[in-house]
Amino acid sequence: MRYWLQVVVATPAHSALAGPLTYRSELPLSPGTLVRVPLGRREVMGVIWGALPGSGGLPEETIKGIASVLDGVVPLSATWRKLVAFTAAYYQRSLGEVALAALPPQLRELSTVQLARRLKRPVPDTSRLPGTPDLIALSAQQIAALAEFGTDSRPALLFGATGSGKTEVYLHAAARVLAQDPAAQVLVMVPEINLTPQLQARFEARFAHLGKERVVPLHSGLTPAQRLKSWLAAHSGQARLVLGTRMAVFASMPNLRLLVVDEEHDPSYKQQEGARYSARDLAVYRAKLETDDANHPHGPCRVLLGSATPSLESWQATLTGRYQRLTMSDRAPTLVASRTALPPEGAGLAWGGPALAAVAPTLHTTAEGAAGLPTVRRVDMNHQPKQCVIAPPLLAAIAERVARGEQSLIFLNRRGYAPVLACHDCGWKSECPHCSAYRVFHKIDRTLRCHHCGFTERVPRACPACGNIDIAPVGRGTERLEEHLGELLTGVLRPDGTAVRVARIDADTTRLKGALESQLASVHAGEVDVLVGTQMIAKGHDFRHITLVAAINPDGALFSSDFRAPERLFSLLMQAGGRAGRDARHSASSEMWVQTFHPGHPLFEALKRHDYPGFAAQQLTERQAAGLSPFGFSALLRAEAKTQEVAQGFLNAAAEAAQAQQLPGHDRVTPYPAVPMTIQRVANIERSQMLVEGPSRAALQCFLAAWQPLLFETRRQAEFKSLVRWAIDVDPLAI
DNA sequence: AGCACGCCGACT
DNA sequence: GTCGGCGTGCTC
Repeated sequence: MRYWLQVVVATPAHSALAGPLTYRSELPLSPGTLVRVPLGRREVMGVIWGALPGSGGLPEETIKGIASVLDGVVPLSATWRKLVAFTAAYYQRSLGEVALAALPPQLRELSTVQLARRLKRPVPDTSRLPGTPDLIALSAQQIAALAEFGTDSRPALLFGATGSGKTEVYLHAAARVLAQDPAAQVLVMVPEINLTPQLQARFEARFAHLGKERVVPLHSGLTPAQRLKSWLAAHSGQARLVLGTRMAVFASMPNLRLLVVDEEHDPSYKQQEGARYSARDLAVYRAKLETDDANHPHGPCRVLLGSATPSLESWQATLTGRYQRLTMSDRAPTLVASRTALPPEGAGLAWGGPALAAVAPTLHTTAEGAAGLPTVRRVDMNHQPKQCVIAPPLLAAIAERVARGEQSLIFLNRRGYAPVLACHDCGWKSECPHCSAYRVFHKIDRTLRCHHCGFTERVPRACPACGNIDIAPVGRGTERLEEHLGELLTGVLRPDGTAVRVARIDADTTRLKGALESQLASVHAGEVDVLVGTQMIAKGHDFRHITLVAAINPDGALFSSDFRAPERLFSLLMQAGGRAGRDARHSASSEMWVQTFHPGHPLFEALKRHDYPGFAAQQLTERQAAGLSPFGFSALLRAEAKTQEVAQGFLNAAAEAAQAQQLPGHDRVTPYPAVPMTIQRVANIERSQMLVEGPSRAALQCFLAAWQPLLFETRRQAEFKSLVRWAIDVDPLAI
């Protein structure tokens, strides 16, 4: 018997092979089956998508047969396929590209024999063991949030202040789901890889009674073998909990009942290459799919988003009632045991260890003042000495902390020594020859480095343009700030009489593997008094002895052309402030300092009150007036070419073609003229973009879907031969 | 995207 | 004389 099967393979959307390809088979394979098929001169992995009654119009003899079937791996579910199909359609990519990228790469390379061997390894079934009783004392707000969550079926947004104990709510929500159904699975996502180990330790400890094999990590930092192992565990249902980054939203989980998206506002959830999906948005969609498919006898699949500063999209959804809102405004009881049981202050190094397992059931709680949030102090830079980097009152406050043996955290979102090197004589500046950006001066190795293309050169002795020796750094980066602070604090002594220690953490100091962990450990160990860094230290790290956090120069985001800049700044400052005063002993005296030329700006007013709702209301008003997200919908069409003319010409030609052909939705969707991107040239490639706005997702989707074939067509025109590439970014984060 | 085929410069 | 540059073209 002959069967004609549609197989999805990893072909990009161009190349006229965007859809499934037809193959012949002797067996009627069901959709979702993983197969290997010949494609050109190679053999690739594919996923059966459906069956055809005939050869689909192609001459039968040109159709090749399926090479092999990866039996042993049960077919991917209809829900998984729907999620992939939706993603491909919504983000304007090919089915195959999304489907194959969602599978572990190892799966492609593994032979059937190897695969069979992997699958044979049994996992002891401990799922029926009695669960450990919950001995964790919850705050009243945590109890209330969990109770409310249990009574609803909408997507939920847990709006919880820093330190209010959101993770504990996730743990309990997961425990409830897992206890209700012995097959149920839970997916928990975090924004960054380096946050998964500590979360994994906590979940493994709490769910130790399920067996260690049942909590698995899934992110790109795993080795290919580990990733395959985790994926198979999730796919087979053996893993009850999957903890991962954005890619985990595509994990095959046959009994998925709860999705948790921690720090849901975090930009890391948006994939920035290939299919530019939002894992947070897909999580919400996936929960709906899983629920609708109703294969679960035990009710719907829920999604729980959590943040102290939610994305305005999610916040607005709670205002309209589309999402349920759960609020926790107070700092929760401190889990004393979980902290004291960690190896001495070395939390950064202890991740993944079983240390927590032993103590988890015996946690005690202690009261911490509800007024645990730091006092916000705004420094009006208009009334400070000219050119000063650290205002005198801030410097005094830092010195005071050093003398008291407390730590300070200083933020500056600019790494390197100085953002520009300039000649005072002829006006030469350290431009990158390959990009439209300045190369940053790094004093440590005396180099000029382009942060966009990586081009690096030794700092010239004299001005390359006029030969003058008088070339000097302009502006300040973390490296210079570290140096500057060291000078300013000379003579300031710690309580034990030793000299102050200033350290820095940024992408430059943490380039080597394990460097971040060891540097964090030295901060935890109290070896540092003043820590200078970029926003990378604001995320997730629990610095207990820090009582002062300062943002040196946050004004840039206030008047940025990027409409999401204020949202990001507010979130960063709230998160940074949350680093301060986590220790009960210090919370009363902890402070968040903001140096600004606009102390009366509503953003800082709201920050001072720790008033996210107020900030959000003001931002939403502005966005509504401007028709921006979440009130309007947008996509960016980007093009790259050797010349700006070609890049822009392509975009404008495609827009004109859309207008000329009266594409569906063209009357409601507005393409704006193509403009150069903010960094116009990177590595000698000119970049341009076109904003496309629509009043609804549906209108925009309908237009983009119809536009795609036109874009391929435009691309084929001779005048755009030199176009390097183009891509669509739906729901872009930055415009 | 891969991986071919295909036509022009500096090397064992 | 070959090795190899990346320009065009095809893959059920």
